[in-house]
Amino acid sequence: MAVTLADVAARAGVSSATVSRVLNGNYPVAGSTRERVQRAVAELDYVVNGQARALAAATSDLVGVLVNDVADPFFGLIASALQAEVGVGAAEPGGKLTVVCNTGGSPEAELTYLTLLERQRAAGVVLTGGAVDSPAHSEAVTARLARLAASGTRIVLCGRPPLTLPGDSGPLTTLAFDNHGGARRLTEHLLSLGHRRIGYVTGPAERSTTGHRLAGHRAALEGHGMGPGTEAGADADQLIVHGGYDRDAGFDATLELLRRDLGVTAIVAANDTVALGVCAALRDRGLSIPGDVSVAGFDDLPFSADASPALTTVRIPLQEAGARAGRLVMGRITPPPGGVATITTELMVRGSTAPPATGRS
Amino acid sequence: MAVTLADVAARAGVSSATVSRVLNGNYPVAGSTRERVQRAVAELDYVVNGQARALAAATSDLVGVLVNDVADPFFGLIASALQAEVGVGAAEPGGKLTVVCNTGGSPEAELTYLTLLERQRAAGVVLTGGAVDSPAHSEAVTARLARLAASGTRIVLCGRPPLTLPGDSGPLTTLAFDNHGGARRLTEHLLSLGHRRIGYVTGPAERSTTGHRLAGHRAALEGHGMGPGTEAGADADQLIVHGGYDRDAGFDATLELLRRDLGVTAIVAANDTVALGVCAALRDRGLSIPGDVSVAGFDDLPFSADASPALTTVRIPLQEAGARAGRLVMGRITPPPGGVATITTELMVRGSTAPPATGRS
DNA sequence: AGGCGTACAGCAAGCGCTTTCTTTCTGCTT
DNA sequence: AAGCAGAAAGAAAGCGCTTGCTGTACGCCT
Repeated sequence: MAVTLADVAARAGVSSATVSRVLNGNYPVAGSTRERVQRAVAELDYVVNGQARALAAATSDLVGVLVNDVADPFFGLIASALQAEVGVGAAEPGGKLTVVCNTGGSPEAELTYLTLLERQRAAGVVLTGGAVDSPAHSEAVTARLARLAASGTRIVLCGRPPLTLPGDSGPLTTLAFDNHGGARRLTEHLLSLGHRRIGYVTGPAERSTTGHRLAGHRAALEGHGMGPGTEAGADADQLIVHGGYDRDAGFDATLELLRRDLGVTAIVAANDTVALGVCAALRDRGLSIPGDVSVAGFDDLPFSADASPALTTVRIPLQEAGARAGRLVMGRITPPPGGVATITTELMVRGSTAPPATGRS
Repeated sequence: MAVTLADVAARAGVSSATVSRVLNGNYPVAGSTRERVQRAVAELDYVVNGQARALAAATSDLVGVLVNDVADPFFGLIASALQAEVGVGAAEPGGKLTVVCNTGGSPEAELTYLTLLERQRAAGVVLTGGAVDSPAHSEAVTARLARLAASGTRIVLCGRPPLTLPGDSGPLTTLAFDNHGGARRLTEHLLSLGHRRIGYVTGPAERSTTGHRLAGHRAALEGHGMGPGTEAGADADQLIVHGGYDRDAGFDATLELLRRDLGVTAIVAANDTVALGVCAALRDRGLSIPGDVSVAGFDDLPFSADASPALTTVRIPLQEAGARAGRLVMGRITPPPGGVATITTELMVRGSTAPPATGRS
């Protein structure tokens, strides 16, 4: 049915081995022969069978990238930049297809996709987004990754905590986001504006990023003598509401926070999407931003700068990270010393944060 | 290196044919044998080699989806819903991997990816987003699709104009978005509010959706006696600024529109992302929304409802469309009669549109 | 002029699986 | 008791490609 190498060979009057060599260009072929073969290829519209090639050459044209949610620009930005690197001139030798695997944050889906990618003998796998903080799951993932790595699949963690494979030398190649530092600077910014009652809406409890950002927030508070042990931090836990990484979680959590009536003058959201929900809830309750309550997010997604008011947030250079992950997984650049590189974050102060109306300092 | 069928067979004391049959479950195997094989599979952590299987069985575990920009939630939503269908219990037989191909709107990239997918003998291909309106490109795409279709690849167009393959029976399976009707109703809404000077920021000139939406807009104007031939529509073309599908295009186009000083009381944006830029530009010039100028978008992306003011827009049920495209490409549902189904759009009136301050009616 | 290195091109052996065809056995029928 | 259907398992032929090895010319050396 489809045109095969043999068809091309017959047409060009050579053996299929020669055609293969012309196509792959890694073996001397006489100019005239090469030309004849190329003409035959063009005339027959020959397209190589990727699976047969992969089987014979023990290679793969697939790179997998695991994301929690493709519809979320956070992952979209990473994936898009990554693909631009991985698929560079995808027609050229070396250009790979990107398999985007939407785990929906589910550990089972994550494992399933890793198996599927192993089945396809993927050339590389990039894991993005915070890991699920569960020893059992972490162990299962590690086991899968170890097998993948053993079979030559390149593995890159992007925005995940470093991971060390058993019996391996050093941790996996990792691009770690500085969630802790970013969150700390963000809360310090609010403190320096004069806020003392700062609400915090967390991400999903089980994700590692949630913990890291919250820890940064707490570190800032402690730096100002507002740690859990102090008088000022007596009801610190009350100021924290657990949520998730979507807009509705932010909305609900904010209503809950307001219900607690703690006199918050600022709310830090786990990320920009959550901040969207926080703002919606505040407006729903007739509160102005930043007049009544300041709001801050995390990630600096594209829509955040254009929000009204523009959202104060912490910028993660997602596109750079994605591009770098792409280059790493393709082996085009060497991993950072020690395997782990930290992607720095930057505080973006915008209109959604201002000094509190009534200085409680 | 990797565990093969033969290894499993040896361990279970059967032939590799039997192991294959146990794995695929499409042939009678005695219970005891089956059990023995399954134990061997588990003990050896056997994972089938997808390429070998694909080669032998002439099948594929890949479904490609072409998008203009993964980072754009418009495509993200489609892709995510699609993948949920396609990969259902991806471990189960029939579950496919989704290859997301980011064309960046480039016709060349589109063709390249189609070739790559053909090379991988993809089981299905979904093309999303407006097509590039160019006879040459359209012809090239059609040729590629014809070959894919001939080799058994299922093809689905989602949000693209229908396409008929040469010498084929009827058009390709298509989910067409009602861009025209949506745009018409949107502009009618503005007209009914009393707006008469309505600016329009288009999408990229070469995309089919751009034309369809603009045509809907014009149809509404004509319905109100404001067609290009009429007095009221004398400078209709001046009110239209050509842009693109990103935020910056909306920003720049709006500045251009304001520079023309046509007294616009409302601006329709090609989509919600563009509307973001439109709003930013208006604010930049000290204009309030909707006090000074009403703004409307298209698509109803998640952030639009939470914008301030909430954006009036036209909702496209992207997730439904994506899910349906997924089911179609998997052959789980039968194509609509005639091959083409229209996805209806819905006007979402929100806070960003209001009657003009000074009725010019 | 004989021999040898070199540059091409072909042969053929797989890569790891699926699947057709065949064989082997068991259990029935007549 | 002979024969046969049917179930279960094996043998082996590919799927379309890559690649190590083996030819076969040619041009060059001494």
